[in-house]
Amino acid sequence: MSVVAIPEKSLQPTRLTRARRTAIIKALADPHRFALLEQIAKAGCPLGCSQARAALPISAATLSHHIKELETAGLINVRREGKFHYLTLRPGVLTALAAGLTALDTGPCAAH
Amino acid sequence: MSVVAIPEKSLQPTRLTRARRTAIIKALADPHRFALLEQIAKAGCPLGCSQARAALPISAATLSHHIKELETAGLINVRREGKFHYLTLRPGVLTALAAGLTALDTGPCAAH
DNA sequence: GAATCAATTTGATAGTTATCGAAATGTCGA
DNA sequence: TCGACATTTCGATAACTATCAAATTGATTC
Repeated sequence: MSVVAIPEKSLQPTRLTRARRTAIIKALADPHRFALLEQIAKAGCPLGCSQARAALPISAATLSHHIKELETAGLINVRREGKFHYLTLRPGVLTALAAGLTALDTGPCAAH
Repeated sequence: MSVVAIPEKSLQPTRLTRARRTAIIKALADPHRFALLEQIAKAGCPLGCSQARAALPISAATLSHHIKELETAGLINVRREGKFHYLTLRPGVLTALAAGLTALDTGPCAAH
């Protein structure tokens, strides 16, 4: 991918920069990655990698890759606890994105 | 790309299928495509291709490609009027997607 | 320390796609 | 009909990325 780092920042759903928004949408654009995100969300929360592994039809290497993508995009946090890693959603990110999308969709456009 | 057709359907923000959601997110994931969508939204509405052309640093061929992607994903309508084509947002689509994203982000997850 | 298990990194590969120039199609006015 | 203009299609190319097997790193237990 690319992207420098995750601005480990304030939790208020502020505004997303263009670059960050693009990174997030790209991260969401892969079906396996989206499914993983759904699993994390559904899990109450901290989801172990092994559980993630069981939920997706991909190899450990590929899962690791996707986790990194989601983390880099700032969509999840990864708590590394010894041998195990736990995944959680970063709250507010999806909501911020959603707000931006909805804003585009509000306007006096009579389709067609 | 892929995708069969645009279910020219009811305008209520119903539910998106997985496949459709993926198609939409993929369409949004390209910066030029997103910028085009923003232009359309900002334009009051029907945006001529030439205006789009002027707003983006890409060739006509590439613009045509992106328009088709957005249309195939069901994000825009294209009204073809003789020599000119006019682009409008399909209302409700972005909102439906946003609703799905927000739903993921609501839950008892104390990040970290 | 050795064995074991979890996760990551390292190649390598196959599939996808954004991009353009050039050619084609389609529309309109002279 | 011809030329000018808008848009699309074609063909080719470069960049990106999802994927895996194999090797590696790191932590835990014996």
